[in-house]
Order: sequence, then C-alpha cells, then structure tokens
Amino acid sequence: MKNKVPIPSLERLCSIYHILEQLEKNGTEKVSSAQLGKELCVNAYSVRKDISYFGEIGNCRAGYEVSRLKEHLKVNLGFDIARTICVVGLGRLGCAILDYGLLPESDFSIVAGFDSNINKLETIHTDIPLYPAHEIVTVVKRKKIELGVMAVPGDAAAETARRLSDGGVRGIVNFSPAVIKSQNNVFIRNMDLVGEFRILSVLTN
Amino acid sequence: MKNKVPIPSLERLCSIYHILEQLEKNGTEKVSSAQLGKELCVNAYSVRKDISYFGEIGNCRAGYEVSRLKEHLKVNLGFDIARTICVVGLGRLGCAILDYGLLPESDFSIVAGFDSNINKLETIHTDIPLYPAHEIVTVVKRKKIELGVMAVPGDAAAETARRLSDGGVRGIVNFSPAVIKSQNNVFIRNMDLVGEFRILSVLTN
DNA sequence: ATTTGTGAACCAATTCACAGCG
DNA sequence: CGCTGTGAATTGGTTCACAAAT
Repeated sequence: MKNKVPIPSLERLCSIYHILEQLEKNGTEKVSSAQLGKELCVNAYSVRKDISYFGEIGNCRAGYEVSRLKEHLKVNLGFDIARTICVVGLGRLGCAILDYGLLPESDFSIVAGFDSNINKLETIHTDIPLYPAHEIVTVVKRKKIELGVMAVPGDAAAETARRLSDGGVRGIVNFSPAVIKSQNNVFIRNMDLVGEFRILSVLTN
Repeated sequence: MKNKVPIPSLERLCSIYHILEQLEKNGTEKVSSAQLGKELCVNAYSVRKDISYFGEIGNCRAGYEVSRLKEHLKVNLGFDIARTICVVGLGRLGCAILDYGLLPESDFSIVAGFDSNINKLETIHTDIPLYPAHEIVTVVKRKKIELGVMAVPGDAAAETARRLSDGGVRGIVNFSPAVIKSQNNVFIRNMDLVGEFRILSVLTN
C-alpha cells in the first residue's frame, strides 16, 4: 500500500506533519484542508488526496482533528520507529550536523561520526562515537545504521557512498556537489547548496 | 522559451552541467547521452530531451563535445551571469556557509551576512560585511542582492522570509525546518535535514 | 554504423466536480 | 450548508520509436 503513494505526496505529507506539530504546540485543535493548503502553498484538493492515501480520518463538518491526524500520519509514515544515522566528513558542516542532530524531539539519533583524518577525530568534542572513515562498512554493519549523511568533499563522495551502501544503509543525504550513483536500492537525497543556487538562478531568469 | 522547460528537466540540466565541469577537468572531450544518463541514473532519452530544450548542439555520430555543451548550457541556464547572495543566521551552519560560499569557481558571491544577535556579529571573523537582521530590507535593496540563504531557527523563519522578500530577493534557500510561504513570486528551495531524514525514512519502510 | 533530436504514446500526478456525511 | 473523500478529466513529464545526420 505504501508503494502506491506518489513521492511528491510523501514529501508534502512530511511537511503537513511538521505543520501539525506546530499547530499542536500552539494548542490548535482543528484544521481544514484549506488551511493546510494555504500553509503549504498548494490547493486543498491536493491536501485531501494526500491525506486520504492513508484512509479516512477527517470529519466532514469540522475538518481534521490536529492531534488525531498527526498520530495517524506518524504511524502511516513510520515516524514512530526510531532511526539510526551516521555522519561522514567532520568538517565545519559535518560537526554542525553532529551537534544539531542530537535534538531529542525527533526519533532520529546520530550514533556515529566518521572522518578520513584520524588526527582530526581527536580534536572533536562530542558524546557521539567517532571512527576513521575506513571503518565505515564494519561500524555501519555492527550498529545496523539505517541512514547516512555525507558532508565530504566532492572527490570523496563516490567512495563514501560505496562504503555506506556496502555497510547496508538504506538512504543517504548527500551534501557534496557530486552526483551520486545509487547502488543496492539506496535512496539518495541531494542537498547541494551551489546546485540549489543554480536552480534558483535559472528559475529567476 | 525558458518557461517551457519542466522544472525536473532544469534540475537534471544543472546536474549535467556539474558532470560536464568534472569531465572537462579530467580532459575528456566527448560524451554521449548514454554516458551522461548512466552518471545521472536516468535514461539517455531524458538526457537528450533535456539538452534539446535549448536547441541542437550534439553531433550525430560522435555525441556531444564536452566544452561546447558546457558553454551552451552555461549561457542557456544563465550561469554566465554573476549572482549576489546573502546569508541570514550566523550560527554554526550559517558561518560554515559564509566560508564555503567564497569558492571562486562558481559565479555566486556572498556579499552580506545577517544575524539578530548584534554581539555575535563582533565575534565572527570574515571579509564579508555583516549586519544586524533588522537591516535586511535596506541592505538587500541597496546591494541589489538576488538570493538569500536562511540558516535561522524555525520560529524566526517566517519573519526572515518576509524581510528578504520585501528587500527584493528572487529566491531563498531555506535550511530551517519551517515551511515557508512564498510571497512576491520568490522561489523557495527547502533544505531541511530532518525533513530529508523523514522522507528517507518513509521511502525505506 | 552510431548517436542525436523529436513527434507520438504512455504513464503519473494534479486538478476538478460532486457524492456523502455530519 | 460546509467540509471531506474520491472517481473522472486534465495537465504535465517520461518513455519510446524512428527519422535525420554524418
């Protein structure tokens, strides 16, 4: 059933989930598809269709109950299952992520950091265990790490992706500018800043 | 003519441009749509269609000439025009971007940084001029800044986006987890790490 | 003999219109 | 009556098949 939901819908549903978290914090109890659509800059039809991929949940007169819908999405999107993450490349960006990632509110936990420079590992102050990059495969296997973040230079990207895949991660967030070839059904999400600038540059021509 | 190119194609073309830069560095002179497709994990048809949105450029026997195609895309994607960028939010991530963004190889230049904490501005060592966040509108207008990066906490995101829009930027890269409502035809690109984890989490269920 | 460029066919996603329900 | 849920229509993008070029 999960396979039938289009990826753009899944992306919107993740955003909807975030909005619901905010609404719940504010104490808002009810929300309509029109309101959600306004927040997301999409129309209400899309919101309703996206939500209904996971079955009926709304109330026809009063819209959606915020906390109920949030829990509903949480279960169906699998956010109730904790995920383990590792970060490869501990430059400024990688270290910022190590810190950032410890936020307790999400069900993600960073359980390992890697860098090819062994001397650098000594100088980083964190509670997260750090390892040299050549141990990626064994550590990822041993700890059953599910997701990886790559904050390495472009020329190290292909090798890093291969190691993460060989270790058995199921998804990679790639901050390097390199285009990564997916292997072993690993999902890749690219977060390339210069790439994003370029796309914006084209869109605003 | 630009409006007719689908956004997914533009995204792929940006990746193709990056691959061409790499190929040129290696001294590779020719490349076929099949090779490019392999690098991008898409089929050759897509590559050819994407490229042909900007007219004929390939050679029917020998494929594409790397440097010629690169220049062709550069002009058509508008990468030959330099762009000015500002960074809002000078925490660890924002500062990492300030440094990172000075790479001379791209035609983007970071020309201003902003933070709401005036004391923090004193402590940051950079050649880029820094300003308090309440001056965003005036500085963006005066320097005609075209693109903005938001590395602010979620609760400051809406206000920051409004200021950047009022100043006249055409596009925003949003690193905050908040969902940003676009105003004044400003294009938004979201780079939310937890959001990406969530999407990967769903895809790998 | 290969490899590009492109109209046509196909498939996926969004938008719509309206039935159903409180 | 207002709002959800959903089949139907429409739009948009990808894949394909083949003509054109060298």
